[in-house]
Amino acid sequence: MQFNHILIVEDQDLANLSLRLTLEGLELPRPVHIYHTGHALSMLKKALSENEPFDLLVTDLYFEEEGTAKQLPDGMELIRGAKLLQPELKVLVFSTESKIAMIRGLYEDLGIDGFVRKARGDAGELKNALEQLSENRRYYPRDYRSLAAKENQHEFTDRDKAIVRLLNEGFSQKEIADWLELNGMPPFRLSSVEKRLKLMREAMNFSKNQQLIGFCKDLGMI
Amino acid sequence: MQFNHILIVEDQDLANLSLRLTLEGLELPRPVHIYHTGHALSMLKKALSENEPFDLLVTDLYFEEEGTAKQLPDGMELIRGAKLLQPELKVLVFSTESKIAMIRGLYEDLGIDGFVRKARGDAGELKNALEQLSENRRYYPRDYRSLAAKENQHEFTDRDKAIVRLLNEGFSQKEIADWLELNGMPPFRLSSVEKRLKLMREAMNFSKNQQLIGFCKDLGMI
DNA sequence: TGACCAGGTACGGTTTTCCCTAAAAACAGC
DNA sequence: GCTGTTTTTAGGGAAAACCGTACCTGGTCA
Repeated sequence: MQFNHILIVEDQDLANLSLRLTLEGLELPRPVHIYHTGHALSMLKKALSENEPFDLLVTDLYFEEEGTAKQLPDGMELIRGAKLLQPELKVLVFSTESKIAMIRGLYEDLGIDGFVRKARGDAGELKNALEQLSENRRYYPRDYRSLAAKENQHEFTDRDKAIVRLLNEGFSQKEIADWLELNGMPPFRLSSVEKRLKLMREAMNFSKNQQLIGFCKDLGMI
Repeated sequence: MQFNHILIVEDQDLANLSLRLTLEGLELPRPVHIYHTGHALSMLKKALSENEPFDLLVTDLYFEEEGTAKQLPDGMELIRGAKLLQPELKVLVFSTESKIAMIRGLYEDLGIDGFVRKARGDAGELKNALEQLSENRRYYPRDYRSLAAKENQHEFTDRDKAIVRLLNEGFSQKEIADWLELNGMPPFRLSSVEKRLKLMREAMNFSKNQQLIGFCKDLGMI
């Protein structure tokens, strides 16, 4: 494996420890290791400017805040920033996230290179993932393909998600129509909102909008 | 600390490794360690019959299945069984679960003695928890009290949960009323269902039933 | 140019939900 | 038993959601 400069961003002490041990077991160089996303970006920047860029970023998605005050960027913001700064940087996400919509978003929107779920057999998966990545291939979790296909009955647009989100926030369909108009997301007549909801329900074999809300929540779409 | 016989049930390789290291650091005896819930109960039983009962059970809540076939009991079933078998056994849950309703259920319904969330600072929390438990006290996560209080605006009865669940499954309020009658959960007239939903909405400051669904989903209540 | 199609809209009728009031039933205390 | 309170039920009117149809628009393609 050809990783020379590895950055790990992870705040779970225990996960951390074992992550390091696993890398050691693979005879990879000792990674740089930080506990929250606060300085991760500046670290990447510094390494880049010193001509010793990182070539692998391993990060979690969610971080607890230290106190209550400062709001640290979460893993997704970090990834977005990192890929912007250094597009060729390999990014491996190591997280408990299991919502398919969310994981798919990581690959498609953020361009991550691998995802390993903290779960049974994660040590082995981690090893596989690192091998794939070092050969410039993406690594997908074992069951990703089948699950992603199953979910894919209806392709939710941003507008769809907005509608479901607003519905979940308690707005009436009329109000949602007004909101869509205000935010320039045509079409925005009540009848269109009705029609779209009907379409979504039918695609999912639901009879009630409530089911849509539950479904999207489960998927992590809203 | 007075733990002599510790059983760890955890299938995440990495979490596992570090869990063991932490216990070692506390100079606790080497724990017995298994990767899924399958034989955990029989193990407890055997130890009991041999007059060397376990005095601490550390377990996760969710386990991935090995293949696709066999359905292993999850952490909650294990705990239920363990407490039934050996009521004085201390049970510490070590999981990423963050849904308040769920955690509260663990304490109140299953009678667990401690809960440590896999998150920032978990190593320290684990240590604290073990100290508390060894002094026969329960250990609650840092933010449990405040969160539990906040959630507690409305006490959801089983009937409430059933109503919300059925609503989420796409039944009309009329059908829910019929279902309640069928399942002997009075009152079960439509008007009662309406009234109850109204009460729940008002308690939560919601205007639409959809919001209730989202809320209960987030809490892990349904 | 004209036929055609797709997507958005308007609108009317039906169903479901929402909300309020009042009657009936269940329950507690005496 | 009686009385007062609470809970459940019944019903009706208003609002919202649901559903089908028909119309209008803009674009495509022959």
